[in-house]
Amino acid sequence: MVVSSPVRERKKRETWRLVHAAALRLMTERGFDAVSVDDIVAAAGISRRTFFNYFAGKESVVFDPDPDDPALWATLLAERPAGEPLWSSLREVLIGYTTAAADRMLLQRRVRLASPELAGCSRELADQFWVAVREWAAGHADLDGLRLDLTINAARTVLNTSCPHWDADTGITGLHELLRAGFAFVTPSLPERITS
Amino acid sequence: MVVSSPVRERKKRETWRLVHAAALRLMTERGFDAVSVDDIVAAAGISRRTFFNYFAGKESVVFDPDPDDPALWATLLAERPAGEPLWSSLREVLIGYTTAAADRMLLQRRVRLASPELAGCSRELADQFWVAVREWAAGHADLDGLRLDLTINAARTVLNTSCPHWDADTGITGLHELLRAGFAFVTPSLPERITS
DNA sequence: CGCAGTTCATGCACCGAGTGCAAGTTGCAC
DNA sequence: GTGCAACTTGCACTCGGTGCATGAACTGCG
Repeated sequence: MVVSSPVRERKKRETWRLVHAAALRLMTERGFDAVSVDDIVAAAGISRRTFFNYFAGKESVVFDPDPDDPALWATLLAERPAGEPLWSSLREVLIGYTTAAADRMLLQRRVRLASPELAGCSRELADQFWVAVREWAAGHADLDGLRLDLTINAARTVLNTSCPHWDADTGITGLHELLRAGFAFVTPSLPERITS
Repeated sequence: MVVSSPVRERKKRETWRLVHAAALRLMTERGFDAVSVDDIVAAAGISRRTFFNYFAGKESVVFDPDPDDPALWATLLAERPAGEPLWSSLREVLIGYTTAAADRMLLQRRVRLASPELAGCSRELADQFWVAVREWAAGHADLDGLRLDLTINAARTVLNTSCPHWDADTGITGLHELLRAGFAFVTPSLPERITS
């Protein structure tokens, strides 16, 4: 990862959060489809073209991770003790991440509630999170590709299934209970031990 | 379901298959993005507007089920013996469906191979298939909503994970082996018995 | 057959998402 | 300051998708 000068880096993150906040505020008010990219850039005070420098598309503004998140994932993954079963690692990392990102989880949930048209969109949390998880797991677990993907995608399914059942009034701990129940209900057989 | 006159019904299915075949042929040749809707309608000999009468969008032409499929699902689901565990029912229905739709499974696979841009698209088989499955399961299995969704989405994950690992040279039975292995590997605990 | 009602195909105008390009602006290093 | 690289912006353009109004084809019925 190339670190550009701190000033540029800081401004980029500021702009990212500015646009992100403006977009999600509008979307919670009117719903995803009723907010055009022009609305977002007008509210954020940037040009239309710049929006697409920051986000690959309108959906990305909802689902992309915060610029700081990758470092957070790395920390959470590195904290997992050696020998812990992969399934437990996935559960704990997921709980750790949703805890740290609780505010954004709630925000995303509000956007989804206001935007029934997003129902068909399977993306819940950042896809890039799962890419990072898969990379980590490939190096730490002793499974063939198919079983590795099955395990990770099963964890993904637990999260994606739990979210719509989550009553936001219960707070982030309410989601955690659903996740724990889900991880207990659907467990890949023979939870292998991680190697290193 | 309102049955319109048999002639109209027949022509609609003919047109559907005509457009579908033209679209998938072009997409296997050039890839999803490189085929525009105008290309498709030109190849199929219909108007642009008519295309959108048949398909909700360009993606739908790849992922929508054949007009005959819903009846097939209903048959497969009705054939499941009373008392069979839900997980087994899901496995067998999935194998039955992929058997009957083997040619389209292979075709879809070719389109995906030619279209890396479709990677992020989580849709594998028809979403509507899973809607039908969920409705059936809700009436036959004795599970709360969360566990029901977890079970069905786990089955969905097994399919969606198996497909990319599937070597088409092994034919549809190769996919079936992957599915059986996947269903065995990730099994929701306490496989409840279906009630009626 | 002829007639009315419905379904379907089509053309047209329009909106919004997303991209390529070229020019301008801003921060950075020396 | 000067030169370089990163970033922003405006513009023109392509393409996916929709609303609407019109016309053609099929339907059932007298």
